[in-house]
Amino acid sequence: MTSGEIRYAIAGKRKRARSDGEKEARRGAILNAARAMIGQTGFESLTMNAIAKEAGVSKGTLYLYARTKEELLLALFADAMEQVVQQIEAEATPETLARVLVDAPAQVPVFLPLLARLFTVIETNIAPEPLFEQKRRMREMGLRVAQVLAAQTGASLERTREASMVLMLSMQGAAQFDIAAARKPDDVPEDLAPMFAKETFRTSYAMAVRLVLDGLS
Amino acid sequence: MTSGEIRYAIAGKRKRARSDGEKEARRGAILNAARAMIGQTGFESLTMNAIAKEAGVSKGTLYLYARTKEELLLALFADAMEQVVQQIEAEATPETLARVLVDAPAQVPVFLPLLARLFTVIETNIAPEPLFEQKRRMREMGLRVAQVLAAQTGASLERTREASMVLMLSMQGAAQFDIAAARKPDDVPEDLAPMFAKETFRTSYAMAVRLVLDGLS
DNA sequence: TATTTATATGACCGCAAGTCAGTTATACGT
DNA sequence: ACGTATAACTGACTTGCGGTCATATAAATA
Repeated sequence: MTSGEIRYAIAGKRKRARSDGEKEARRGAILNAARAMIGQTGFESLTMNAIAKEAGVSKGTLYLYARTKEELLLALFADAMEQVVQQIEAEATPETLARVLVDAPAQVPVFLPLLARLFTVIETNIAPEPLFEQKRRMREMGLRVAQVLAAQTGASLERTREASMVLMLSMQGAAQFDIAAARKPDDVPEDLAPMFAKETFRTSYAMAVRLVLDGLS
Repeated sequence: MTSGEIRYAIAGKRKRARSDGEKEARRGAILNAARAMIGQTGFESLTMNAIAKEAGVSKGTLYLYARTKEELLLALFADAMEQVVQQIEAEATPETLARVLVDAPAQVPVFLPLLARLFTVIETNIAPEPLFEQKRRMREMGLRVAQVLAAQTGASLERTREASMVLMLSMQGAAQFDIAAARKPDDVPEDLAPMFAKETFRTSYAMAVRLVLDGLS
């Protein structure tokens, strides 16, 4: 999080991204800067000025790579979601299914904070085309998870698609709970301690996963 | 939504609220103004200036009745949640339980939009004491719903408390989906129409309710 | 009626997202 | 190698928000 330091590296000492590859590299550097900052200081303190500083770039440059702050966040979320699904596809077995479904979203950086804000914050300020693109991506991810569920439980794809949707729903809810728990004030009264407990996402989402998987078998 | 018009009414032609009753009346008027605006133009366009105008009061006055914008929204949410739970308590029978659980949150004005933003937006800017108060209220509501579930299904309170929590989780998720669907752009491609369908909350939450109630019987 | 109290006001402040005229690194033609 | 064209990059600026506070004054009190 050192300021002033150039965080991105285009091959050589070049200062401007002209080729597509260079542009992609810079875009990646900006996303990395934003990701790191969410991880360290959280979503609320994330500003475009701060991202620019961290990425070693001016604010205006950010707007060459994303039309709005939210579009930048959406790109971050899309990457994270792809990772989550890939992890589920790669690691699921009939025995580990329940655990993998809970672990994957919990482990991929920034996935939960962004998921929690996807519909109410991020999609608020996205142009129609990227919004549609995002919706299609979400739908496809849902289908891929349904296919994993079908493969590992033996249930019909028709039933696992519904299950996949309930999982998405629960994951959304659990992500919300997790955010609430993470914003822990200094002096929490004893009786409220459980509501600010760590691992809120895991414990609450695991309940939903169990319920859904039971319904499939 | 006419501007300039005085929307609140303290007995007589009095211009300042001095007694506790008058203060409560003014507070109610402010909340009513905010509620009406969310209903008409949505959450995003809600500003303190606009609320003040609608309520026929100056911006500074709003801050005599709520420390922050979010505290005002939280008060609105608390009222709505109380209504939802009361409706469930009042109307639930073994036969209607599933329907009532879905209808109540869907019918109470501003409940879903505020629920969807409760943890990620509203609680962001609330002082510790009102935050704790809110957490206790939520916990109590959860318990009351669990008691209704126990009474109407015959399941043990221990099991219905867990069920109540999964319902809260799912309701959160379904509220998110609902927000997403409500922000419908002008030209939705045909293949995406289902993702912007009306009644998104009802259909998705009903699935979760069925699953949970099945688990209880 | 004079005095006190505290409600109500709105110009003002700080801050964040987003813009754009101007600068200059890089590619390309000669 | 050099000049010219292109477009990546910059940061001062605009806009609009939440929130503050010195001031005005309605209403209770003496």
